[in-house]
Amino acid sequence: VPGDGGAVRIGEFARRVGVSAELLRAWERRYGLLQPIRSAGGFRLYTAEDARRVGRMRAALEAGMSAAEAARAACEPQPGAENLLAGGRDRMLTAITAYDESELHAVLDEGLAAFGLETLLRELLMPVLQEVGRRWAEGLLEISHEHFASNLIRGRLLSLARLWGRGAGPLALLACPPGEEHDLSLIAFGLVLRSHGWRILFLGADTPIETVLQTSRATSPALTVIAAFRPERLDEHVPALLELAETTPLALGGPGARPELCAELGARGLGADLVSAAAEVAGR
Amino acid sequence: VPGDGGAVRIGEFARRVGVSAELLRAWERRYGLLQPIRSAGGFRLYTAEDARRVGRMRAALEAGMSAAEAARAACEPQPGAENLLAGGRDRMLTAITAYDESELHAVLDEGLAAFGLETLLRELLMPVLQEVGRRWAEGLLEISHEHFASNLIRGRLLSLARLWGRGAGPLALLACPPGEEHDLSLIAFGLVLRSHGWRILFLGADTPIETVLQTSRATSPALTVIAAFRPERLDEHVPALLELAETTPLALGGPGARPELCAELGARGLGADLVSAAAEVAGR
Amino acid sequence: VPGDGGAVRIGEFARRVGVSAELLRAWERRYGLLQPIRSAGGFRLYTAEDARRVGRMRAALEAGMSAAEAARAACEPQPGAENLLAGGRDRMLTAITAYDESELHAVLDEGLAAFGLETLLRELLMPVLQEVGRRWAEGLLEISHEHFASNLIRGRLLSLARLWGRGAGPLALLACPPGEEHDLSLIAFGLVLRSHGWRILFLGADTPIETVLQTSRATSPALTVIAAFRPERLDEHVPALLELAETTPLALGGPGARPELCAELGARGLGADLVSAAAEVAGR
DNA sequence: ATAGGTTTTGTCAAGCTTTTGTACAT
DNA sequence: ATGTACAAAAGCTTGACAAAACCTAT
Repeated sequence: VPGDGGAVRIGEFARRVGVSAELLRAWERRYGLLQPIRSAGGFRLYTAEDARRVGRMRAALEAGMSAAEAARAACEPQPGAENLLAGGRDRMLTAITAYDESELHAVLDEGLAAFGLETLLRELLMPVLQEVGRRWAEGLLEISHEHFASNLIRGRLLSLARLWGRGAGPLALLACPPGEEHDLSLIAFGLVLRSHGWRILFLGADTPIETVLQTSRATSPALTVIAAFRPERLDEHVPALLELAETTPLALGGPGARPELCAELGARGLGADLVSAAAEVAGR
Repeated sequence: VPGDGGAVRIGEFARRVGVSAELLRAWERRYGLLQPIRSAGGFRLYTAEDARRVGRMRAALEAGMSAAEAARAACEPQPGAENLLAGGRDRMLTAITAYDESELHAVLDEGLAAFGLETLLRELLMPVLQEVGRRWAEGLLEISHEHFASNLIRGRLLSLARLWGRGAGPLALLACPPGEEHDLSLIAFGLVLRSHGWRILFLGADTPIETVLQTSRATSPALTVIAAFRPERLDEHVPALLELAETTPLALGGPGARPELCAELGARGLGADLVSAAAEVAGR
Repeated sequence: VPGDGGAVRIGEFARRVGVSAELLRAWERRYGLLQPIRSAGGFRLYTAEDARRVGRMRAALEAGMSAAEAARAACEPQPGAENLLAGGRDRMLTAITAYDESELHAVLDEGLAAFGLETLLRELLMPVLQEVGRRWAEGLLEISHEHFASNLIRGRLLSLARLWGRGAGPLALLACPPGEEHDLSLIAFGLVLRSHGWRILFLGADTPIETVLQTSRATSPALTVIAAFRPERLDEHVPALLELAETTPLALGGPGARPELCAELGARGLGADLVSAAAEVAGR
């Protein structure tokens, strides 16, 4: 259930945030942690922002602070003025864990404003997505968390990608091979390239190599990029990729792009960090 | 699929939506959830829209909200993307009048996501800034409102302008003449040009023509743009502008760029609407 | 979880630094190694800086020094990242000279991550801006360099200023007097105040005193700050400033705020270094 | 290091009120 | 259909309590 604007009473709220109603009332009385509005009859009504504050309180307690200090810290507007990037990563992970849409949007907004696109992608988004994957592998997060984060972030990135095919710069053709659904880092790659003035034609996830080949013939891109997380996704298609490499300047990226395969195809290897790779590609 | 325009009585309606007739009546009495029209004999007649509203009510209850809160949530108008632009302009003006930062940011965020940069600039931002100026001239707003709005919007636009000098596209050199402090539409011009792949070198408000000349000589831009609101700001500098026009392709824009002056200088006239002008410039 | 600004009690602190609570108390009593603030009830509250000091103490002990000597050594201010700062300043100046947007952003990004906002402002940004002004006065830089740097930095600072009017802290009203266009240090002042929980209403450059007066009456700020570089900008408006000083707690800052004028107006003098002044104002 | 007193904080209980689904009488 | 009643569930406030953590002084 996402954090919508609806207000809930203390019982449901306690269940959501995992803190007993009595303790919530005590924190309110003693430290003024929350100041929920009241119903006509006097019942407390809590919002999603209150839930975030309780989350910060619990994190501070976990970190060993006394309740009084934790409450003070949780009430401060920006806990991480010290280290914006690390703070942003923490906030994103917390928001993802809680399916907290508004908070996730807020972190992205602030990060974009404070650091700009490229740093946001490299230092915030990609590390967080990687960490989400890791935690899922360890059973600390559900796959639904990963889906929630992916979809929201994809929406944000795609809204930044609006009109990225426009203009007069060199053209890049981007695609993931069949079976590969992780297109976020490829979108990030495209955005960075775009910020250097390139035009982007994005075919997205799960694209047959044959399709890439045809599109490449039709548009003559300055670079065609295929990105995959798992090597098999590329290894399965060596013949088609060979043909592609003869048609267009080809680059392979993502963790699945083995250097040996790149050498065999005569393709450029972009490595796993596509954001940095994009800056490098554009720099030449 | 049933439930088109046909109206049904409470028994059938209760069965369809899965809520007892008594409870439906209680919700109507206590929270005004539904206002069914009555038959001649006084029977309640429910529509498909009523069924949807009950659905929202049940969903909100399921999400843990109290009945009162759930009813309020269910009655709220759905986010219909009707007159988003007109609504956005109104919201912005209201927010500016109230010095409401959050709301102003929210409108910009939503507008950017919904319409993209160019439409946002042309249809929302520039008209609103113009209207703010008009209301100030009529004494309906203080100059402090204009300052508040300008500073916030300048921050937003400049954050979008990050790294707009990067890449390999044609270079545009932008400046306002001495005494001219309104640089927002010039920033907007630069952003649109950038979205078409151009590189931007922005000198901003109150820049001596001599400085533009030197910078122009040093960087050889594909276009140099001088924007002013008042004709005097340009008319005062005809000799320097003539020299500039010999050095670089020159364009004059903003309400202060008289066609006669453009003709005299052999400069391109961009008109008052710099956002549209930018799209046109880039289109060639 | 990194050690953020939160304060912890002696038990948790002892566990973190690996020194028993009794020994910590003894070091405090005997050598004044730490001077933790106390809770209302008298409990010691330790910070991350205290932890670093204990670390130095242990290292000194390990190196064979006596406890008294080790404590003295641990209390001395350690040679910090002074070189990083100087290097950052050089990089910024070089980037400005070359109109190198990317590099300028990169320095700011790294500085923000490494030093936090306040140090970045005080030790990097303000000195660099001052140096740019100096070099321009000496003819070593064009005014276009100053415009380029100002616009880029203004964008960065305003993007950090997002939502600085929100919250529950005291309100500060900030403005530059008529004719004064240098608003960057005033923005910096606002950012530091904001990081201490204040709310900011920013009117910016070139604001009529009359406007400040009206806004001040409408919003009742806890402090109104007028900043100017040149004394004339303030001296011209003594009558209006006198009226303002009767309406609101007033402070004058920037190189143009002569102590005599502050005394005459009964206003607080903030000095030329507005970043330090903000920390001081917030400290009360 | 121990002893004896203090502060902090999570939890619980008693007595009363509000909310809300359902039932009943007209 | 309407209006009233009712009872279970959930909430509110005040107050108290005890374990854990902490303080000073010896």
